[in-house]
Amino acid sequence: MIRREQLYFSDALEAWAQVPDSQWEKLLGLATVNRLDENEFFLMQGDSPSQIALISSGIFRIFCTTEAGDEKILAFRTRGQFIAAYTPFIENRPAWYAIQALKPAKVFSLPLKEFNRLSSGHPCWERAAKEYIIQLLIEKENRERAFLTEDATTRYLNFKKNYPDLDNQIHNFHVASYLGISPVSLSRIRREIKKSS
Amino acid sequence: MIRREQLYFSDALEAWAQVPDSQWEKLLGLATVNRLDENEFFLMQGDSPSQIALISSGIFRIFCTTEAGDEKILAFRTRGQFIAAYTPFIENRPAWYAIQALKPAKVFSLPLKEFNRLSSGHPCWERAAKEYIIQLLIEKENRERAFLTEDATTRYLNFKKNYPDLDNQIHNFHVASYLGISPVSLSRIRREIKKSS
DNA sequence: TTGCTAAATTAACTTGGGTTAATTACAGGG
DNA sequence: CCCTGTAATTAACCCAAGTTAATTTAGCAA
Repeated sequence: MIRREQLYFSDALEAWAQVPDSQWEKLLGLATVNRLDENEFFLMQGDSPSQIALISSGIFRIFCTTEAGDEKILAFRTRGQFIAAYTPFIENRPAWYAIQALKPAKVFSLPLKEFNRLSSGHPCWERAAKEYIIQLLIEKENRERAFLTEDATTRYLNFKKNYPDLDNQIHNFHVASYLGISPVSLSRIRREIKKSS
Repeated sequence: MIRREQLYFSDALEAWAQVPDSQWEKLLGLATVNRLDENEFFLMQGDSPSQIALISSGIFRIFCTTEAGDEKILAFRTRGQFIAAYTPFIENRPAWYAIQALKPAKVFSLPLKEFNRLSSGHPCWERAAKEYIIQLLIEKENRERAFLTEDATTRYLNFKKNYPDLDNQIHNFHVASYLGISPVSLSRIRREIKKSS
């Protein structure tokens, strides 16, 4: 049985704190603990998404694959964040991206059907679920702005500033993929930065 | 006074159709009709967003400006769609993008404060408001995927396919900006397409 | 019809970032 | 401590797209 206290490890979950005990009980009864090995997939491209999970430990990447077979990372997810193919679930489509653990991970999983029903159940969940979607939207808007208005060097510097811990824990070629450039190009950028400092 | 029937001009508003008359009355009392000239701004970059509007006619562009002063179009909006700086409003920040009419327009405006209160008022609004946010998210996800996995030619062809009417009504340099390329480059792409067909 | 203005096209040149391939650095296993 | 495999770096080359600038096209007003 998952205890409520296990979930309180992130500021990002502030909104969930207002949920009364009775509602938590109901939710946690539906949740399960999952452990994933390094490189194990939480969701494969093409699968029908069924679960949403809260990350307790580990690092995940969300990525899609081009016609040519190259993998492009859309986002990283870590402790306190959720992983799910939310919009494919809403649109009732197979996921066009995959979610994979880059480090051994522990997550709390819940069926997306239940997550989606939250809003229509007790009103306390409404704010939390809406907050989750808005955060996704803000993340994507930021990324759009970055791609349109910043060069690769600026995007890399901002990535390091915004995710200083991630930068040390994952491969450079994953960072490059996230930034939309090749590993070779990232290496050149890193050299230039080192040179000018 | 705005009549409810005036608003039924888009499939996108399906979700709103389930709202009972009494709630509509309340909402429409807060809404106003606005007319904008060509090139008039609905919202300027740096302003605090206060209004959300449903477009009855006209075409809008949402765009931001780079350090170098270049304008980059994030989205177009037309009949049946909403215009607002929703996430800046939620985060209580000035808008980092502008919204401008490219054609003379008529819109129904509502204070964002009211729009945001909808969810916490009568539950019927919940679904509609959430639907709005999810649509924004899906749009941005699509755009991210397109930028990462498609070349400029593919993005242009998809744009023409998805927005055949828009392509004819707006300048090519606006399309280029939306696609993240220069007008010169778009012109080259158009020539290649013509040649090979 | 003639200008006038702005947009679109085209050509010439430049460049950021991709690709390939060789080299170096590094970490884990025997 | 050395292998071995993988990641990162570096160099050489290439190309898609940017930039600048000249030319053509299109729309509009007088």
